[in-house]
Amino acid sequence: MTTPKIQSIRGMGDVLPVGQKQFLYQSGNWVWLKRQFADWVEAHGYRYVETPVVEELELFKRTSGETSDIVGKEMYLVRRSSTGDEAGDFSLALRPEGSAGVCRAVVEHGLARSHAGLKFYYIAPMFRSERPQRGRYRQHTQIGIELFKEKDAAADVEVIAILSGFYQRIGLKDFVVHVNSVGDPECRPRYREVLIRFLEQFKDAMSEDARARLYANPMRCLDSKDENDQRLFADAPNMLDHLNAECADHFAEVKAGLEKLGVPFIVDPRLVRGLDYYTKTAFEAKCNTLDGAIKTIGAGGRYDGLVEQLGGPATPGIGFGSSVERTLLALESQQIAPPPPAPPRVLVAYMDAGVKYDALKLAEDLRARGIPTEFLYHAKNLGRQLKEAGDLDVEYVVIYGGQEWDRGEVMLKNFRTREQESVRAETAAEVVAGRLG
RNA sequence: GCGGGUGUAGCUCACUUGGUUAGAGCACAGGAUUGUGGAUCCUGGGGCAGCGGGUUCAAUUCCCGUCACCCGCCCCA
Repeated sequence: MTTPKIQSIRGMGDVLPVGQKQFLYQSGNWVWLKRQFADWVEAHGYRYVETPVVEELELFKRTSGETSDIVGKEMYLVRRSSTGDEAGDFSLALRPEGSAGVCRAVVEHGLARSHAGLKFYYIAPMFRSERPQRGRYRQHTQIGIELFKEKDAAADVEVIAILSGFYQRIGLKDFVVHVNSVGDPECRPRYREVLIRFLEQFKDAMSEDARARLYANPMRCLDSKDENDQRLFADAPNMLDHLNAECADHFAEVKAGLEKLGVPFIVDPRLVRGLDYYTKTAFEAKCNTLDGAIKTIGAGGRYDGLVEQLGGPATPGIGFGSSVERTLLALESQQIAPPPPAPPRVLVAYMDAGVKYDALKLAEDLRARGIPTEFLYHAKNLGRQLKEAGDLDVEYVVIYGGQEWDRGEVMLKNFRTREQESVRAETAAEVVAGRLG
């Protein structure tokens, strides 16, 4: 009789404090990165949101666009069933990205009408059913922000500055934000027609992939990886040359603002996002110490029509999502290691089981004072505990038991200098706290 | 979703041209050690050789399938 082992699902890994060789899966790195992000965006007035992992499939169809690859072939479908059996159709999905759910919540709770200055951030898992690879996982975690009810270009500038500033703050170098404007519902369709007319002349010469996108999503033809396509499309018309006055002004202000703030960016007229909902500003942060497609560690843009598309009032919005995994890979590629968690500074030891709980009580007292303290649950002898103290590299060991305990005292041992002193048991916590400063 | 590579103990790796009971180092646990240090020595737990099938007297070894991971493509964060 053997019990079959159950493995984690393909493309979904465990993040653990021990036992993971890869930097990417070491939980200390995750805790640090998430805290850095939360601190950073909270300083900008963003507040934490949490929306469900599962949503109506229709939500993502409506927001990402039926023609997008996300909806077309990467959606993680979930069977609709209240009983857990196989009843129900696949009309639910695990969220592939963060914006749709937040927008849904904004509409559902009427937030766009009732509140000003809607600034949200999330740290949440996203799902796409793609073949896993380095930097591409079926479950990946995104840190992201969403800002609503603000159409001023200063919002675009600040959002991009937040993304760029975050990477800077965690020590990342050699990254740059690619910025583009993808127009609005007024000028983009006009550009689309111009572009299709241009592309049609190469209809027979272009790659099969490009041909398939020609009418469905012609802008995606321009970022074809095919060399021949790149040659053919070299003189393709740019969106930037076809922006209407409003979009052009907006983009000009965004660029000027980014320059003023010293955000490293380059204008990339070929930048096209995989999601259909973006308007005006679109951007991607790329790290040059990563390879190929996973260079993009964070991306976002403006989505002024999204809330309305979900049945809410016309509400401008802008945001970004950044991959925790790719950001960690980027840090690793630059040999940047987050600071380790605070190590224990004190070990409370005991010489016999009779004083074990007196020792544990002191340990708790020290911890309550903010001093990281270790305690061994089943130590048999003092030598073993001191060995452990050495392994942990603590600064002090407090020893319970023996003659000192009989006098109502405990031994306080400076583990660095090996000096020992006996102190009244009831003052031990205070004395240790004083010694540690 | 397509193509390629790799799977032996928790980790790093051996051996076996197909042949006794698959080994070592590290790690882990116990002891030497009932009041004082990172050492040393001893002992121990651990493996259906990823999983399933085939060929064979005999498979961890050869073949097929499958699963997982890694790499490339598509695409994305």
